[in-house]
Amino acid sequence: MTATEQDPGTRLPGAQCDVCSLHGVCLTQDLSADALERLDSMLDQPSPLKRGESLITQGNAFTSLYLVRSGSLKQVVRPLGQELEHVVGFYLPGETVGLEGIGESHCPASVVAMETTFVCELPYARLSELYCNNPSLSESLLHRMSRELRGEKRQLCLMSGRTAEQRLAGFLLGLSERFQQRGCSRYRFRLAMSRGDIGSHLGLALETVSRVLGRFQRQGVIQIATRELTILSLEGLRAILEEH
Amino acid sequence: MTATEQDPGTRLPGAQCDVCSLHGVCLTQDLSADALERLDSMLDQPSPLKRGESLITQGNAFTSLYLVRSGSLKQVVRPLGQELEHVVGFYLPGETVGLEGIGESHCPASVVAMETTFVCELPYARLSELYCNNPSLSESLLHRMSRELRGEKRQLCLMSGRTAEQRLAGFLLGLSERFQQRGCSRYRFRLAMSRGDIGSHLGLALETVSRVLGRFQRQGVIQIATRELTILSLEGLRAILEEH
DNA sequence: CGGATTTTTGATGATTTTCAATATGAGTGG
DNA sequence: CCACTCATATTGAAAATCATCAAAAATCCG
Repeated sequence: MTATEQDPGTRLPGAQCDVCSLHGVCLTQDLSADALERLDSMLDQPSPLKRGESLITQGNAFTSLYLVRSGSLKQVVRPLGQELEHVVGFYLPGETVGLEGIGESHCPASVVAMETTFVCELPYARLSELYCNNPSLSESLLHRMSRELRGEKRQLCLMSGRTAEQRLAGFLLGLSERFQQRGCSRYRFRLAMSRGDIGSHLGLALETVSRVLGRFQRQGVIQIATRELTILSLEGLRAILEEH
Repeated sequence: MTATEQDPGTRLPGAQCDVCSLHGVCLTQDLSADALERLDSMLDQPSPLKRGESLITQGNAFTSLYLVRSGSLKQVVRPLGQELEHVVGFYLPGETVGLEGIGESHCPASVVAMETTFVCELPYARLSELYCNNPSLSESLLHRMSRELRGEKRQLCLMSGRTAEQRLAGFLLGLSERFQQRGCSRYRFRLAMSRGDIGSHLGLALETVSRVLGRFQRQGVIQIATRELTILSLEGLRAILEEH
């Protein structure tokens, strides 16, 4: 069903989670039938974002969580009194966007589409009414947040005391795993983010990212044509990650 | 060995949150009177941890959250197939320990006391029963996790594309703010963590930490005698953080 | 097809790590 | 309470990784 982008009024009644292919990896995955039905009915489906458009803008009022349907986004923070932006995370289909705004009046980070992206919108006010009666929903949310927390700790490890090669290897392995969980190939996928985005995320200069990817290719562990990546040796990447 | 198993006999009936000086910064802060009473009654008070003892051991079963009463702890991750440990966080009184284990069977990280430390133990099984009837409790938990998430993103920014001086400045400013929130001086406090811990947390060699702290002292923004820190110029630290 | 963005590649330099030695501090037992 | 020992912290010199600057090549998009 192609939503008419000019007309935000035409939206389906709910998101029809039960027939959504992402149901198994989405926030909705472990909900009771009752909770799922209620959650579904409160999901909005805004028109798709184009590359570069913001889903969330840092400093704006926090109102909603978002579930990624297709496409991908990056989360970006501009620290106080700083010119430069830092990429602090990427979101793939099935992932929950906006958790770091819960309990805050304003969004602490921006979230920007890296390609054409569809999301479901989940107004937080409705949600918090709902989980009064649905412990399974608040548990699901807690689990999501806990998982994101683990992801951040993992990222911190990756950036602490590791070489550029180890960081890139860890990054690619992480992406590979996430794609696999979503039913995509873990060996072959498109990087929606630029070298600059990757560098910012890993604490490296974009030139370093480019050079290390080139080195990986020459070593035969990956093949990469601009943003089309093929992992030739998962083991090779793991070895690099665990080097020394 | 976990001190929580040592002396289960001597425990008060509940933690008496209502008279606890940390009530205003603890998980308990925004609970309804009813929820607070119930939560209080399910808190255990294990015997204190001595410096170096583990509250949580990576890989062990996840069973409880902990609320820090006094002292401080560090969270440590040993990535798969790696010798080296990474410090991914520090916990001060009033903070909630163990959130990243929610929804997991095993703890993804260890948490170790950096000095003599008292905690309240909150068995997660009891907790999850409770928040079926107490939405205010699940909201409090969500807010805590969201806050920790924001802290991690902040940490990622600090480690991405910043000099050693900026990282240290940001680290000290963050600590200062947290001490102030706990009613301590924001200008004068004791660093419970070693130079090595700080370095691991910031992605720096311990020698670099030592050198930069020395530089800060010579510049007159701090005064530091081993672990006794005095911030002479908050503005100076902020200027360093935002440099360039 | 053409302009703009992104990526690659090279040369240089600076920050930070590493190695090593010393100094200081904390904890322990006599 | 002091001496002793282990852990932690400081400081120096050398090496290495990575950032920066600069320019060319490739890719994307309308």
